[in-house]
Amino acid sequence: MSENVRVRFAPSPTGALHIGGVRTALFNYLFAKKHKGTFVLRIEDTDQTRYVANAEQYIVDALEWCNIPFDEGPGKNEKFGPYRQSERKDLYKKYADELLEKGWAYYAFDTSEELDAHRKDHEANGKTFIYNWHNREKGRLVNSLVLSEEEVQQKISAGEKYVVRFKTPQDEVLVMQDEVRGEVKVNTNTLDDKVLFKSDGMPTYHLANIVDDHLMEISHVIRGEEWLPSLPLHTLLYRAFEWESPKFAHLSLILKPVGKGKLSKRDGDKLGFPVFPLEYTNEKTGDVSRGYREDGYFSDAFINMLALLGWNPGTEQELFSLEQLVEAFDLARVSKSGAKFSPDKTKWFNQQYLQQKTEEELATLFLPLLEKNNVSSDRTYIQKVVSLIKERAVFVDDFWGLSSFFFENPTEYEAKAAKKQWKETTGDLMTELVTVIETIEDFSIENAQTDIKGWITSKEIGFGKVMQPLRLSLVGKLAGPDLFEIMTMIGKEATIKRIQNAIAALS
RNA sequence: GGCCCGUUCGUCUAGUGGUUAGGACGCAAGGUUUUCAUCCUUGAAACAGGAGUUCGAUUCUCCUACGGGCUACCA
Repeated sequence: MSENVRVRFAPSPTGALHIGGVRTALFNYLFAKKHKGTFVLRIEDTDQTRYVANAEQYIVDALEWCNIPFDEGPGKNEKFGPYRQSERKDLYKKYADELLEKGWAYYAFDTSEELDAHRKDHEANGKTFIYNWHNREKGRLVNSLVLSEEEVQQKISAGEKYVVRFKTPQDEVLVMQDEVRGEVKVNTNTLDDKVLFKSDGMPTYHLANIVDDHLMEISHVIRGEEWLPSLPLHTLLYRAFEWESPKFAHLSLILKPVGKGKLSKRDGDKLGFPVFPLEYTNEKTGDVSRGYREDGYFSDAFINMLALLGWNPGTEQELFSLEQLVEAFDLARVSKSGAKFSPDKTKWFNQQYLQQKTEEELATLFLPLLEKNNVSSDRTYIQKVVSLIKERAVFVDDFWGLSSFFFENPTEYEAKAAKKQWKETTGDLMTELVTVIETIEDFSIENAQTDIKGWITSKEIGFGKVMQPLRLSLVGKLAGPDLFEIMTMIGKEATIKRIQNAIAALS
């Protein structure tokens, strides 16, 4: 790419950013970095009625946590600022006027009620109401194409509400190029004359978007597929302004794992997995939605998973660092079809990332959990514990459940296992085992193994008869790492104590 | 309803006219671990349907079906 690559992520601050939005941001980020370009954040807050105050900060925080921060945006490197459309409000009127002057747009005075009536009317007759040349000059709509100039001026100066609509050309087949889909063709006769400028003095998405992308010198627009239907309008707007159009890439949607439709913000907690990167508190209702961060996912695992949803490198590699993703990313390998989201695969990625972390890192992450359980222990001990249990874990949050017996005596014994493994004779056997253990001077893995195994062999009983109840005594259930590791970790005293506890409780 | 986009194992996907249709998640079986998990091996599992083009279609074209998106003075 010889030109200067500038891409933007342009969310609307109406709430938390969900994973579909994060993926759009990610693909923009990867594309920008791949081409040594700039990743811009623009806040599209032209709809005052849907504005949510904490949303913008949430978006910034989410990108930060994902490690895909913007290069340019609100409060950062403001070369093309401001980056909030509400702060650019005065700008758009001028461009709407330009279109009006050139004859690419017109005033419309129809009220929402009148338009609804037209739509209903058409529907009743089995027709589709389109606000374009089919209807606009037939006298049933009130706009500057049918009204005289005096009438229009009169209405405006009388304070009558109006919008500015785009005047879609007639009888033309637009052939557009999409970077992931190839050619897209649309007949302009099927297009609505979209509102560009609202009666509240704000531009609509369509106008603001085109004006800002142009002014901010955006080279590639990478956005969700839900925008594909407005590509013709946007293409026409660039033509009307006589501006060079950026290249477009429309990303397929992320679908619900089960059932129908695209994943939406409301799905998350209902379906049992988060749809947001970070926990989010709804300002109005106070409802709290789960986040991947709070659920214990590593951000790099989360990003790795998202990158492979709708994109693939064409090789069999699945684990990518962010740098590797930047290196491998290519819009041409983005898939055209929608992808169902998979919570299972997300967990798998997290497990992979957890296994890759060092014991030092994991021990540090484990510390708060230990504190929560009122356990303090020395660092080397904790690291040793982590090394013994990490391969069983998917999340750091699993650690305590997998290792509590390294820090405190079991307080209960799993009933089913006890019933099966603790027979009538087990008590006596365990008592004898205690005496064996007591005689081991240097309580190392090797010595414990030699002595205990030797004793079992001499007794001519099955290993299971001893080892299973022993495990039950030390762990409280039939799970966990090698028993000799556990015994030497907790020490001779605790081992004996736990066996005696078990004898008292189970015999 | 109209317009647009899509359709390979249950899911994510590789595949660009000739392949035993490959990988991953998940699932199942076996092995390892005298436990559990990990790990290893193996297995089941897919080209939506129909026409055409072609010596030959998963791959190209058309139709149908299905899925998805949009259809607001929301983005």
